[in-house]
Amino acid sequence: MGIAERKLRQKEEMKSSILEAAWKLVQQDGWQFLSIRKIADAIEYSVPVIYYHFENKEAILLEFTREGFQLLTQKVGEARDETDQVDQQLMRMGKAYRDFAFANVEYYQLMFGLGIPTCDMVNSIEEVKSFSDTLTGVIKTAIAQSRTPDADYWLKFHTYWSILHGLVSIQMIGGQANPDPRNELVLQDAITGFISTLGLS
Amino acid sequence: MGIAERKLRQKEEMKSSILEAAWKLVQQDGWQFLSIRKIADAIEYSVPVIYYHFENKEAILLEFTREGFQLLTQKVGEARDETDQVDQQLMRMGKAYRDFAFANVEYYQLMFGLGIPTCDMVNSIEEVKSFSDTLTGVIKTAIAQSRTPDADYWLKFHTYWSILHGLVSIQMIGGQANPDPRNELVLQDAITGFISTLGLS
DNA sequence: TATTTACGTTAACACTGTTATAAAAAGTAA
DNA sequence: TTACTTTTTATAACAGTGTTAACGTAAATA
Repeated sequence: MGIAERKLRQKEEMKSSILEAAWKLVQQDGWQFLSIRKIADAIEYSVPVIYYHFENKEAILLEFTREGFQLLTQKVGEARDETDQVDQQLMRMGKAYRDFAFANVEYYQLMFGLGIPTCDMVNSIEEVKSFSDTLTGVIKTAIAQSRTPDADYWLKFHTYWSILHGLVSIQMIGGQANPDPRNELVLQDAITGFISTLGLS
Repeated sequence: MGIAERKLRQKEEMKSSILEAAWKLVQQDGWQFLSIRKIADAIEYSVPVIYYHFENKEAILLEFTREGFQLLTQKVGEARDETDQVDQQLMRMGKAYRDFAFANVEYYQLMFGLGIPTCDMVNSIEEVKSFSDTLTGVIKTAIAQSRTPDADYWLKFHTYWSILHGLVSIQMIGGQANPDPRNELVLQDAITGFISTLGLS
């Protein structure tokens, strides 16, 4: 009874070919110009086939949001593992976050610009939770080593993430064409400030 | 020769009636559901009339972006004038920024979400420059009073704005329904960290 | 009064996401 | 192989979008 398996495999292939074509189009024209019809054209199938494999356009975007957070989590995790000093970890993770955003502008724009992650959405996407956990883990360690081990990790986590996202956002509207070299200092500056409020001894 | 003046006045009235209708629709349904046809319906004119007064939809959105930045600048300026202590100013301006964002979610979403202010756009919008100047003014004063009066004000300005925008953004995706009361602490925490890096004596 | 300019409308173009309907293909059972 | 059922695919449409060309009509000018 390998037929069912083959069918499942073919279905999976179709799904990923849709995503592949969509990704190509996004890289060419940006999210704003991605349409179901263009995807259908690219894979040389009719439009309803897309809807046979995905509930709607949002579901396709969600898939990329997942991918984005997965990649981001990976990059941040690698940065964390480069050192054992928790303050260094926070700095390197911040830089990894920024590097990810600018190396994958399309991903980042979708994850925070178009996807508009609502409250329940964030909680329901596994990959987002996984990312949160990665940051929170380091924050917790930092707080435990600090002079204020009773500090609220939720608060510090939100502060940290906010700073990173803010930096990326503001730098992105500054034009991705010629990024100001001082942006590196802005990042260091902001994270240094954050670390100082942690009271690491 | 009051005819030309009356015509200009009528043109201006039509323009503001378009904006008024658009704003009503946005408050009802959100930016995503604003359409030229709905505006035309609301003002009881045909569609091309909109295009007679505005180059395109983006021009209408730009008008609101301007309004938004104008209001934001005003609110932040008022907060600045509440105190003479520059560190207090930075804190109050930050809170005013946050308050503006949540009291005018539609504005803020347009200003940073949909409008997608590109580099040249930011530089060309007078209201944005005015806002930048307000923040930069306080930052410059703060630096002058600090132990490092040669610090780069551009850098500090960007850091400050990034922190504020990041806080607002991350808090907004957390759901505007029931804002976590700890968000107040997150804000204080982040700005405190920023102020500490300024080295105010 | 004739003519030009400004304003407004109708109707269309070229798109968009989405789906109802129907046909074809593939698998299952007799 | 034939009849039937399920899974895929396609055509064509619906309802909406931003935008504009073509064409009137009303107002101001000469």
